[in-house]
Amino acid sequence: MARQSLGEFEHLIMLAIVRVGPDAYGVSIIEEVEANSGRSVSQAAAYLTLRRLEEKGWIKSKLADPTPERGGRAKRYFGLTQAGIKRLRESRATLLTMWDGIATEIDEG
Amino acid sequence: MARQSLGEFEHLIMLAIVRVGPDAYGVSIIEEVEANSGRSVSQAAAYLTLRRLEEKGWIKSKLADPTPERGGRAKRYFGLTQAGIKRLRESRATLLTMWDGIATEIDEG
DNA sequence: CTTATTTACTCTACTCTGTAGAGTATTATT
DNA sequence: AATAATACTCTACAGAGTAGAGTAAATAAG
Repeated sequence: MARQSLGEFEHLIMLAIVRVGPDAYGVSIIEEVEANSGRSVSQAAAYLTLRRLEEKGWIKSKLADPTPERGGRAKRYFGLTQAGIKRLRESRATLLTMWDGIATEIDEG
Repeated sequence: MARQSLGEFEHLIMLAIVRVGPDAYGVSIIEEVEANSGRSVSQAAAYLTLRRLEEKGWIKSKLADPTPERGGRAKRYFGLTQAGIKRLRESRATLLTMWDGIATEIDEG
């Protein structure tokens, strides 16, 4: 592809990582997206998207140590890369520009 | 799919239709997206996306009469449906919610 | 009128993104 | 040893993004 696209779901996943902060791992990211978008998110969709975003170089991850709780498996923590932040900023800027001046039209249906 | 996704490009195309208004047809829509996003848009991508959006019921179209100019073929004019406006509003609301509070973080990279 | 030019749109083909169902791995508890 | 809880993976397929090349229909030029 000439220019890699940032899908709506990928966008939400990336924003969730920023919002959750240092504790951003699979489950907490899913919960953040669900809480803010009102949609349900399957684990498969989330983890696959996380892997793809990492392959594109927009996020990075690190496997941590297990935690001492029942089922406390090792978690993989995620964070944005500089390239990811740049891409997110671009996408946001374009949408804000396009929305500008027509918000009323859209909001009033 | 449980819930149809609205891709980034689809989103831009729909917004361009609103922005251009009554004269929204293939070429003017492409120009509007290019002018506001800074990216180039191929005709194939635009027309295929327009067709897909219409199949999903988010936009509607009408073939008009030819205009009296060289190459003035009949144009197909596009407009949003109520469902399209609703979907656009939802997507915008979710993104604004997610961006809320982290705009600074994103903007400062 | 036949060819060229312009504008608008379509076909085909392929990669990337979105999604879920089911399964695996690793940890603590009973 | 069996059970339960948490975190993550595999497989498969439909939907979205993209471009190269082609078609269609209009006016203009010769």
